[in-house]
Amino acid sequence: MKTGIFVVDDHYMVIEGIRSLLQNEKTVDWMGHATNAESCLSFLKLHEPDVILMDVNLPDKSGIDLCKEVKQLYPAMAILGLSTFNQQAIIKNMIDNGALGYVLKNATKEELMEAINSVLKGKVYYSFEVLSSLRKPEPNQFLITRREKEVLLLIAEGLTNAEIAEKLFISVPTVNTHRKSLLEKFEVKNTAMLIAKATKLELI
Amino acid sequence: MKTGIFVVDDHYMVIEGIRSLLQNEKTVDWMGHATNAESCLSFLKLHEPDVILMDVNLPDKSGIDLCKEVKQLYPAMAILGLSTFNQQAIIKNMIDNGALGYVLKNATKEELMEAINSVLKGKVYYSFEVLSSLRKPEPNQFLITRREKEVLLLIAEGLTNAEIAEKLFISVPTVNTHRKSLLEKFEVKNTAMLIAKATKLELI
DNA sequence: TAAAAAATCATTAAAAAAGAGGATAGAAAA
DNA sequence: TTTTCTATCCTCTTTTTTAATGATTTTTTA
Repeated sequence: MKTGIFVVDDHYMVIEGIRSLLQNEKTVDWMGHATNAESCLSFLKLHEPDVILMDVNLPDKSGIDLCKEVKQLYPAMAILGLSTFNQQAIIKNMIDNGALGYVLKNATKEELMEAINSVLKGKVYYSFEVLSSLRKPEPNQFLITRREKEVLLLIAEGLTNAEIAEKLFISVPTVNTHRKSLLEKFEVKNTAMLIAKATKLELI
Repeated sequence: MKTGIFVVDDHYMVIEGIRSLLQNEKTVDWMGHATNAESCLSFLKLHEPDVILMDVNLPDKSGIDLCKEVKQLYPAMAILGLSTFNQQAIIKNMIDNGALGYVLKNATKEELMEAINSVLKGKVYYSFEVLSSLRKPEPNQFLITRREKEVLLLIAEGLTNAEIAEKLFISVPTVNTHRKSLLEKFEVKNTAMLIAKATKLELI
């Protein structure tokens, strides 16, 4: 039996690339593609692919949210995260939300097939590069707490400590404490560096 | 005569996608691809493609720098910028450095061929989406001066006004003035927002 | 359940940034 | 050539952030 593959990516060239890579694979049945989350969900109402290759960045919704939704509706479907970025935070998020694996867009045909076959068997798959970056000891920046992340986002939005305090119903000194631990964990010395680093790590 | 095409992109799936899109085009001769700036330059020592499709983000060097270098070495070569991002600043930068056009990675085969044929004739080509975003009135953020940009980068690196002043051989109040005009031009109210917005606009 | 981590609050003080105002000289553009 | 833009400098005030220390209460986790 052939494996039904469906691709969700907003870049036509990437879709075409995957299609081209897989077209001579006899075990693969190309079921189609979507360029956004909405049309992906519509497609799934009518068809049942075995594996979905899902970009992390979609125009209408983040791949992470879409992943969660699809998993809730169709728990049997295997989802492979797809991205240009090799970022621990995103990968973890994707896995936590039901993806069985993660492939980078510079993956070769062999890697891609290996990934598809792995997740079909219910096994987790990561690109080689992803694996090696996951093995690295986690930098502090990914250990920020939920509250710290909230504060971080509000700082990036330009709110002052007083405004953040009001918004989160906490006191200004508390906001300050979170702020300090953010600076520590990111190993930066001021807000400017904090935001620059956090943005680079796509936490914002 | 066929048009020699060469692609520089660090994502194998994109390369494969373009190859697949162009493989049935009789006027196109696929000359190969490179996944980084260095191997692109090596290739060009031995071959002479007519059109280079060049990703803006490369692992070893920015596409903008590579574009400049290639144009200096081989002025006759037509370069088409290639990117996922539709960002005025990048596009302008690419064009200023010798690219004849700019195509997004969600371009269709037709768009791609039109782009290739345009630049072959020496005409400038932009994706439809790029065009419409270029038509929008320029937000203030792209009107920042050279000095302001220097200051912006140093702020993002976490330097204080005093440190920036020392580095640029100017006084602290001057740094402050630049800082203030940055805040004004970006329409933000503090450093955090400034860095967040500037990073989003890929000015940093 | 005991230990660790997270979230909360407080005080005090120094450093830095932001805001308002004005001023000058040189370069570039209209 | 007049005007505009850029870069430079100034003062003064207020707001905000950063730093240093200490402490209490929930939550999580081993």
